[in-house]
Amino acid sequence: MGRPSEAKEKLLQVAFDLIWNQSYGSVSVDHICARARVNKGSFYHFFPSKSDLAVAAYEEHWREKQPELDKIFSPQIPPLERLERWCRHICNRQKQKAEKYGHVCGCPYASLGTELATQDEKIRVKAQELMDRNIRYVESALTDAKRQGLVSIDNPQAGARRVYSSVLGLLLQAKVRNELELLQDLEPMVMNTIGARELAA
Amino acid sequence: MGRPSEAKEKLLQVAFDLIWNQSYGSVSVDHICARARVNKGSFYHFFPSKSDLAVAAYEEHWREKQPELDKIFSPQIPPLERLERWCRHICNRQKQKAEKYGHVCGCPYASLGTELATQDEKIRVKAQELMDRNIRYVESALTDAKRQGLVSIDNPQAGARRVYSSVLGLLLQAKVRNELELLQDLEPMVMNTIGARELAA
DNA sequence: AATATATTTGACTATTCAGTCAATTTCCAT
DNA sequence: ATGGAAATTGACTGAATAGTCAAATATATT
Repeated sequence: MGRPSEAKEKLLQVAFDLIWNQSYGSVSVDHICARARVNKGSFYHFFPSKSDLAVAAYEEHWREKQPELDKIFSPQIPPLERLERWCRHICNRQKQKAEKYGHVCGCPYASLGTELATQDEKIRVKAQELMDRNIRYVESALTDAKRQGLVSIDNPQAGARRVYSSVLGLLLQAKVRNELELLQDLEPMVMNTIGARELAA
Repeated sequence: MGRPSEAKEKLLQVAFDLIWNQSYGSVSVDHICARARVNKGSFYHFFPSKSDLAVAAYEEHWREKQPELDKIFSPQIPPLERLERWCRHICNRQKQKAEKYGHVCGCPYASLGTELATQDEKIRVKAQELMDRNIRYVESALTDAKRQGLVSIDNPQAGARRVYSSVLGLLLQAKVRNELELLQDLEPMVMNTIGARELAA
């Protein structure tokens, strides 16, 4: 019932893109509205505040991207290969963004989270959730890898957190240095973190 | 000659503190001036822009903290112990900040750098510089550790970057989760990253 | 065709923002 | 003591900010 509209979806998508490429603080509601071709009144019809939009935009982005991750981390695939595919996926995504925008953008969850963790509790919690969901994929791969004796870690949960730390940190450095090349070490670094036994050459 | 003043130093110190605890975008020139008890006119007498102040403030902070790092990474100390002390130093600093402000603040260079890397080139470069200086300490420790056969890495430079990645990533997670306890894994994680042979218990 | 419901419009606050400036004050060096 | 250099003052600008609102409009359902 009522009047149909794509404004909400458009706002979510534009907001995620702008905030990822720039920052929460430097993207205004007016910018988002202009880019989405939506009036400000409509913005506040759909979202109570800029902060609420950001939370919704990041959740929506996850919703859209989750199937890809499910595929990458499919239990059908050998566990170390899942991680390998994950690393490649991250590299591709960063490369694509960097080519489009002229700079390495890093992890969107980490960027938003670290900018606002001490300022906006709702955003902090959402960033935490999203990062936790990512870690869970890694953890399940590590659990399987351990069961198969492919890996020298004893605690998959702690191991997953370490893997995620090193990935986040490398993405952060790649962003700050604006050097995509750093990501060439992504996969070897991850494998080193978990003490992966040497595999096929 | 002329009129003496502590305003500049005060602005640098206040700016660093506020930006670290909050974010660049959420701290205004007016806030900084108010906290430093300095008029806006004086601010712009000393600094051409907010962005220039941030760069100067971070450089000044490094200048003040460098002696501590020199001490921690003194060649007089066994290389792995240097890293151990470094990890402890990071934990202490984070704990202190967290107690004072009620939330984990993470790495100041990483926070500023990731917020503005794609927005402000001068700030990006300064953040990169500061991170590079940190990595150099780690690299020298790893070089010595390798020479003494304490460590299973072959390339100290690449190893240092991996160490730094994992440290940054863990700090980032601690900030986003607002959980100081995550940092308990800091030292073990670092030692795992470099394949440190088991030492004294 | 009528109506209820949802969306759109765009002008409107009131505040905050970074940055400017000319006049004034302070105090070091001579 | 005084002249010159540097710091201070605080009011000012104009643009940008997040958020508001009442009236207009479109449409899916009945």
